[in-house]
Formats: sequence, C-alpha cells, structure tokens
Amino acid sequence: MRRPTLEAVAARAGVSRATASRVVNGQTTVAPHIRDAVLRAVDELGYLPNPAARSLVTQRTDSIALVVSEPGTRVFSEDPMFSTAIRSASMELDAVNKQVVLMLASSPTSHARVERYIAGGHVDGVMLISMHGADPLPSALSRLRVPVVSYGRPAVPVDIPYVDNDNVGGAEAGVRHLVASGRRRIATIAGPQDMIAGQDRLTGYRTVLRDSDRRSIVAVGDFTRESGAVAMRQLLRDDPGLDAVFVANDLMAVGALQSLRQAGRRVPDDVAVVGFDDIEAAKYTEPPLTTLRHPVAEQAAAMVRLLLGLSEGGPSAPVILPTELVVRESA
Amino acid sequence: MRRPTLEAVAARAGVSRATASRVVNGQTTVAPHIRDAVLRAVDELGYLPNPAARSLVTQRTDSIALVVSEPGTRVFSEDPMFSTAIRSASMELDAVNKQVVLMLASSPTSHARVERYIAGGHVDGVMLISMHGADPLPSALSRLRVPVVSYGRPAVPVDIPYVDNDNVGGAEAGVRHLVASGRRRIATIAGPQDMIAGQDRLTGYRTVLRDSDRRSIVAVGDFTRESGAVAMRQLLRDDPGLDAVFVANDLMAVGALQSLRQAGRRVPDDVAVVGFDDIEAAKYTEPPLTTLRHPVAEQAAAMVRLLLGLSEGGPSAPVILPTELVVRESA
DNA sequence: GATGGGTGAGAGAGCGCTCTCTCACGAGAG
DNA sequence: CTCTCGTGAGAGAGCGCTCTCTCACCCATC
Repeated sequence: MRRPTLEAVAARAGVSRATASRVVNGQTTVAPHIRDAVLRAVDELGYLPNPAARSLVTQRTDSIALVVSEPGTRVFSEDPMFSTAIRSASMELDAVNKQVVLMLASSPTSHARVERYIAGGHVDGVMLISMHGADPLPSALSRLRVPVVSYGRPAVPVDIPYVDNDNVGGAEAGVRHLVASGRRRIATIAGPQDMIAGQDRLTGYRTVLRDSDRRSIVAVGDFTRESGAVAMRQLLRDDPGLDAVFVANDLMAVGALQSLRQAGRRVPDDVAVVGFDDIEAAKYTEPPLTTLRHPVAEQAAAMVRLLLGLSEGGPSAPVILPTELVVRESA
Repeated sequence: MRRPTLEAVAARAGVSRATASRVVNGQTTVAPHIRDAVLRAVDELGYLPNPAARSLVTQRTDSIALVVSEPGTRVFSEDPMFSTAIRSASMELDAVNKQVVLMLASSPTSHARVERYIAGGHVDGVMLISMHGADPLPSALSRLRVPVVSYGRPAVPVDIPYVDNDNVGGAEAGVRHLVASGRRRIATIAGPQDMIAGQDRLTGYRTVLRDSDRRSIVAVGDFTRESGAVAMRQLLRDDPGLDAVFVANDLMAVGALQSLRQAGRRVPDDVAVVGFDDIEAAKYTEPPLTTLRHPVAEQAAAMVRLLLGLSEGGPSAPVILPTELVVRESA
C-alpha cells in the first residue's frame, strides 16, 4: 500500500491530473468549486507531493547546502559562533521553505565528496563557512554553476559574494580602548594567520599600535582556549612587563585569563584583557570580559538573503557588518 | 546546455542505457572491456547521476533528517553538546554516504513543517534530539513509516529506540563524591523537570541524599548559565550554611560559580561544586570544575548505527552509555 | 447572428533513471 | 551435431510530477 499520488487525488476529485497539480501548486486559474474539491481530496487521502518526482521536472530541490569546511573538531564543537550561525541560517531558510543540508568537510576526501555532491545537483545553492586559507572548496565551488555565498571573506580572492563583520575596525576599537585607558605595553594573542579573521584582527592591532608609537608584542594562537592559555604564558615570558593584551577571540581570552591567574597577575589591575566575539561565556569569566560584539546571527541571516537574492539576479556585493565594543571589567 | 545524462554516457560508450546504469551502480555482471568503456565515457563527460531521477525509482533518498526539537535559542548555541552530537552524527553518516538534513524545530509551526517533511518522504530515516517532555514530535514521528531513533530517552513513553547516558548513575556518583569528602549540607541545582536529563539527575541526587541521611536542598534551573547563577543565589538565601552543590550541568555550574564568587564564598573551601557533562569550559573555570563526563560523540555515533541497523532489521534495544567522574579542583 | 478574444480544464509529452523481462550467444553435455 | 543452460546486454515500462499545447466554452462586440 503505497502513498497516494496526484493521480489518485485527481481521480477522487473528478478532475485531471493537471488541474490537481495546479491546485496543489497554488495557481489561481482554477475555479473555486473545483479548487475546493481537489483540496478536499488531498485532505482525505493525506496526499503529499513526491519531492523526487517534482525535482525531476522542475530542476529545483528546495534545499541549500550549508558547508562548514575544515572545522577543527574542538573549534567546531566549542565555539558558539558555529552553532549560532547554523541556527540563524537554518531559521531563515525555514521561513522560505528551503531545507538545510549540513555538510562538514574536514579531510581532502570529504572536500571531494562535498564537491561531487554539489555538482551532482542535490541542492539549489551553497552557503560556505570556510575559515581556512588553504581551503580548496571556495574556488572549487565557485566554478560550479550553483549559487554560492560565503560566511566571512574567502581567504583566496575568488568570485563569491560574502558577508563579514568589520574585523579590522573592531580590533582597532579594542586596542584603542586599551591605549585610551593608559596602557603602555599592549600585547596581542593573534588568531591563525591563514584565516582572514586572524589576519584582519592582527592588522587592526598593528595599525593602532603604530599610530600610538607602541611596540607590537605578538603571540599566535589557533582560536582555542588551550592555545590562548599557551600564548599568554609565552607572552609573559617574552615581556613580563606587559600591562594589556588584546586577544583575537573570546575563547582564547578565556585561556589567557587562566594563565594570568596562574601567573599571579590581577586583571585588570596588572593586565587588562580585551577579547573579540562577545560569546555568552564572556559574561561569566573572572573578571567578566571586555570584548567586541559582532552580530553572528544577523551575519548568517544576511548571508541567506544574499544567496536567495542571487538566484533572482539580485546584487552580489559583499556585506560588512559593524562591530561594537562591550566594556566589562577586564579592561 | 544541460548536464550529461546516462543516455549520453551510453551513447558515447556504445552501449545501452541499462548497461551504463549497471556500471555506474557497480554491478558485476558487465564484461570488463565494456565496463571500462562506460567508465571512460563517464569521466570524459563528467557525468553525475541525477539524484531526483534516481530517488524517483529507487524510493530512497540517501539522506537522513537530524531533527533538533525545541532548542531554546541560547541553549542550542551555547551548549557544546549539540554541536558535538551534530558533528559526530554527521561524520558517521558521511562515512556511509548519507546526507544530513538539519531541521531545527522550535515552534508548533515548525513542528508541523518537520512532520510534513518527514511524511513527505524526503528522507530515509530520522534522528531526533528532543529534550523537552511536552514535545509532540516523538510520538508524531513514531507514527510515520520512517525509521526514527532518538538521542536521549524520549520523555513520553513511545516506541522509539534511543541512546542515552546513565544520568541517574552519574548523578549518584557525583553526589557520593561530595558525601565522601565530608560535606554535610549538599544542595542541588536541578535541570528542567520536563526534560529526562533534568529528572534523572535529580533522582540520582535524591537517592544518595536519602541513603546518607541528608536533607535535599533543591533549586531548579533551565540548563543555561544565567539560570545557574540565579539558582545559586536563591540557594544561598535559602540555606546560607550549605557546603556543597551538585549542579545538573556544567553550563549552570559556570553561573553558580559566578554567584558564589559574588557572594564571597570560596570554592571548594566554603562550598564544593560538582557539575555534569564535562564540557571543555569546565577546565577553564575558577577553580576548574569537578564534573561527570559522558561520551557525547560516541552517543551520537551509536545513534547513527542504531538507525542504520534499524533499516536492515537490526535490533532496536536502547543503548545506555556510562558516565565517569572527573575530579578537578571545585570538589 | 457570426466572429473574436479570453478563460479554465484536459491531453500528453517528457524529466533521467532503474529494473524486469527478453533475447542472443557461446560453451558444455549427451 | 543438437539441445540445454548460463551469462551478458538491450528493450522498454514506469517512478510521480509539471507544463506546454490544445481545445471547449462563454461572453462581448459589430
């Protein structure tokens, strides 16, 4: 006993399959009483259109791939940015009745699989969250004839519209806050330099330090708490006299705070700390973290709109969202 | 200029469409030289099977829905359990070439949408992450003729195989640890009582307290940091003399630690704290958190295997995974 | 009263694939 | 040398839907 087909609905309503199809798809060129008859039949039979059959002829799938490329296990699970972005994009797509196909690509094998999948026409569009510079996916996907947008500026110059936040400007604002509060020796824990966010936030730091005649003191982390803790210990060895540190994301700032505590430095009295992202956890550190807020959910939603607009020939200019300094107790 | 079809491949290789199909689908009843000719044609044309056409006849979609039901915005984004589970399930499904369709259902509207989607035959199976007791989805989905498995025991008794961790046993171990270290007045911050994890962890707490002749002191949170902070303040008001608190998850424990700090209590000297989950952040609290670890990734992977087994008539007995006490400095 | 245009419904051709059924052919047995 | 059987390849039906094309019918117009 299989599922009812449109044929069955048409038969029950006493109309042709074509008319039933028109009603199901909401066309208006159907007389009201016929329309009602069809809808009643749909209801009685519990009819639901077969998506495969529909896709076959319409050449649409009504689903969108959300590709998260090269997610380090820890980072993906721990950094709430991912889940926030995924959630927001998902809700935005739900609203227009598109489904989200989630693809996590970490190995060359899985990159190839993703590429084949997209090329195979399983989805109508792709949202790419790719942070890593060496990632082959942005260029690979941009060659396909599927609309692609990116969350964050792609690391390699490639013709993909994207939505990003103002990483440089945010970093500048954070470091300027430290300068303004009289800090002299301002270090930074930078993010990975093969990621745009890592690069840009370091650029912002350097710009302000240069303009205010201070020396850069740089350690590099990989956006995990652990790397933040390690980098902070190294900075304290390199320059025991530092009195502030700008950390490229909150997760690393959490690690840095722990290292400072273990080294006996008081925050903010001895060392001021500014983070980046304003994750929820930033309110619960000891002391609460001064950081730069950027609208992750809005960025993801904007990305969805960009993608949907693209399929309708809309504009494909990058969207850059602003960043806001949130002052708490750490600086 | 559309994509090459199997017809084109067959023509190029000089065989029938049926033979080309056999080769593409890896059947062995094809002579080697013909097989090679077809594969060469596939390669030259860049042929990829049309998934809609294939699904239409095979009645399979090779994709699995991952339904996260009723995720409070904050909890979903902040609790790393979700991303860990999603990641693990996704990787496990990738390995068998199944795609993950992610559906977040939070409102009655979206519940209906999910149900229609599943009933519509878009997917071959469903993995349900539903924590809320009043959630209509478990029973709704179990009525469909699609295999369904659940991450965590469903709150309402319903015939869905599931994988869960030993919440009761874990809570007992945590509280026993507090008893063994000589704590007298042991409170708890319980999780929401319409969630199984909330109920079971409270049950474990109560059992041990009863067995050791202590009085229960209970506040209830909703698994967010904020609610943990609020609950802790309330407990301190209710019983200023408490010397330990068992918190039903780490996120709430983070909030509780903050409230204890603000109230001037030292941890663990004045008040010992035990959490639950062992999220990464537990290592970075001040002081680091003693907690109960359970294997989220393994639980998700086991859920995938359960689902895949189900479609092949495998067993559908619930799987319960063990929990382990991780002693750090907070208790 | 004949003609023209507009509207609503049906007929039927595919979309690209899988799979059953059929058939051709060659080898081995009698 | 004929018959049987097994193996490998082709023919063709159909999966369930959309959409174009066609046509019937009604009303307004001259």
